[in-house]
Amino acid sequence: MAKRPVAPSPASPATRVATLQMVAQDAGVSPSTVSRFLNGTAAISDDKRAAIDAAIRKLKFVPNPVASGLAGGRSRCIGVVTQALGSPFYGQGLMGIEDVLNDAGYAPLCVSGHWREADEQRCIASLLARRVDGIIILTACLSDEALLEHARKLPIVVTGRDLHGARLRSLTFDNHEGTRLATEHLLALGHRNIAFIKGTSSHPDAVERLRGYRSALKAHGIAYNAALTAQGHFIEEGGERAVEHWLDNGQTFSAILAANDQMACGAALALHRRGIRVPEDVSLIGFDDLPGSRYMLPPLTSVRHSIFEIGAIAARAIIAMLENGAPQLQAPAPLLVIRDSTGAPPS
Amino acid sequence: MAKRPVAPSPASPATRVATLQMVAQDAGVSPSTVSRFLNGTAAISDDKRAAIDAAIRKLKFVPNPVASGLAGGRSRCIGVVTQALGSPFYGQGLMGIEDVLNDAGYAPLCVSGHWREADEQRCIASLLARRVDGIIILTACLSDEALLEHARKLPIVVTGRDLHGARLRSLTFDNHEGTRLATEHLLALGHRNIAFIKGTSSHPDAVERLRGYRSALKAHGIAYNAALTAQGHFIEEGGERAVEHWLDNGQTFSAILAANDQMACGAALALHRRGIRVPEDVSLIGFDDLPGSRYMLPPLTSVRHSIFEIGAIAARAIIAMLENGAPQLQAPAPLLVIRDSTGAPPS
DNA sequence: GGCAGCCAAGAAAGCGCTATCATCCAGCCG
DNA sequence: CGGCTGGATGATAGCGCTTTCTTGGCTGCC
Repeated sequence: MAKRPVAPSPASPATRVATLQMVAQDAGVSPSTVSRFLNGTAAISDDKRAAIDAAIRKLKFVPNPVASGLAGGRSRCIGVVTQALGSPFYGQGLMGIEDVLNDAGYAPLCVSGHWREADEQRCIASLLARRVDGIIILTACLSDEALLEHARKLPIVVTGRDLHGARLRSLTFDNHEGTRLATEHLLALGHRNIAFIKGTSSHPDAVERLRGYRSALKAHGIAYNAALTAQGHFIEEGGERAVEHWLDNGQTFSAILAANDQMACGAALALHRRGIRVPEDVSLIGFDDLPGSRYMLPPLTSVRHSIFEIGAIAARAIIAMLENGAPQLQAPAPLLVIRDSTGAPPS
Repeated sequence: MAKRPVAPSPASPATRVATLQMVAQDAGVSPSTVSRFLNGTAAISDDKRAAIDAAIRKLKFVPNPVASGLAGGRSRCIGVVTQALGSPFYGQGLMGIEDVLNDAGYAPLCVSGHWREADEQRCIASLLARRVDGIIILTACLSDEALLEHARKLPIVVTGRDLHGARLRSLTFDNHEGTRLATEHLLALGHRNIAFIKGTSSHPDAVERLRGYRSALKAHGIAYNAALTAQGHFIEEGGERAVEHWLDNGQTFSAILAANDQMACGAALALHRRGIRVPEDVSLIGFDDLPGSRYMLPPLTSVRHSIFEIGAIAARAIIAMLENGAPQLQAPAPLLVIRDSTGAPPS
């Protein structure tokens, strides 16, 4: 029939994995029909349908996503750029993404940008080269412009930023409300000298979290004291240093709000080393509610906003964009989880 | 020259990304030569080399890994199966793998098996379908036979198991030595009643860690007391329950060795709740030395074996296997990191 | 000087699949 | 009753790259 050799290598029947061609031949139909069967692209008569089904089963055929990616342009693969595989925080987000994507028949391709803009660009370029169908970026370092530019090529969902475009959607939780809630909690307990450990200032989340803290103070007529804020860069060591710095400089405070749990953890260690008890002497609140935070000593009061859920929402949104649906991008509201690290200030 | 339309769509010069064909045309050479240039498959004269180089730069050409995967059978992509993206422990391993792979021009494709054999099979099947060049499995649930079977199709490196085959290499750190070291440390401090929190028994690591603990006890002529071991399933809650169980049953112990840091963390919380001080009343040791463990209160003594390093070694090994080198699979020796959670038993 | 032996380079055949176009056979209307 | 619409298939041209297989020009050696 065809001039092309249909049976690739009769010598090795078991070695080679089944191809669509082989299925077509076995079922006595054309490759086009098999392809249509697989993708539901067109109606197929019942007898052919049955024949193809039988052939697929018999040959244990599994479609090759690489080939269909090349031919059709769709790879059923979503690029996910995170900052570090293995970050306790973003890791949760990856799990949310993976769950949703798998259920929808997509595979995530994770790359990490290490919080460096150049790395992030490289990552995205490599995802583009691999012809992913869409990209989810968990908190990009990239500029809005760069993001918009990339979104001209394929759908993108980005978290931690408020930015929309033709094929760009974003999803950000209410950081401001989160720290506001946390600060209100401390205020309600009677604290007046509340220190704040900031995250990396270039990070939009960090800016919003600081703003939420200040809003709450202002609402209660308490002056913002810059000496009671310190930069912690979102890592444990930063929290540790912040506390040491305040203590060394004789600052007075009865509570500490950290812009993430990791910094709260570092702060807890520094306090412990100075013999300061939590929450008897100083109350401590984190942000993110990492899985490990309920196992801190004492269990940490924190602001939960479920990055897992955010990952899942982002994944659903990117799928919706690919399938011409309307993406839903409502982030869950922040929730204050009160544990044992906060209490009334010492009298 | 060629009958094939060389310039795909003159109407859209900016829309379409550069292809190897276009580079060839621009440089005035054949596609084969460009391909050889890219892969270093054959010698090329200096003038052509320069022309190709210029064309690539000019057109901003990036090779399409999907196409070369299809054509050449090599995807420059390594499948990585982990148990959960976002596990604080395996996450470190993923980072090690990613670093090495990226440097070697490979990309990791991560999937997670959720500690379920069926999921793991599915994951591997999907990696196979995507035509990865090799697979790294971070602690498989699969049987030796299943692993060996898959290794007939492509090179595999598996951690946490001792199993070798034609294209299968494994890498396991010395769990036995790790807990032996930890137990020796407690013994040296004068502890005689040392409780042990076990990991999931189906896990080879868990078995070895228990064995190391028992060896050390035996070496010092101390009888193994089954009542002083409890199952913790490698999670915080398990550690918590274990301690509560012992305390509720009036067991006497002056030290606890947990088969991983997460369980140690749970144990610390349970002890704290009962008002038992670490290390004054009870010493506590973990295993894995997670990044967060130095921020526990008190900072946790633990056995370090660097899963990051193991990931890196596994990645180097799989690359060596792909490039016909001899894989080096020496895991780093376990190292006891002594912090503040261990001390002499109360007198 | 002529021919084997080489080496750089080109031509062309796919890799496994999708998508466009052509085809064919029913059924239907005027 | 013939042309027409239309739904189910088949044929076929790629997707962008690798990889033989060839070819043509040189060098080297007897």
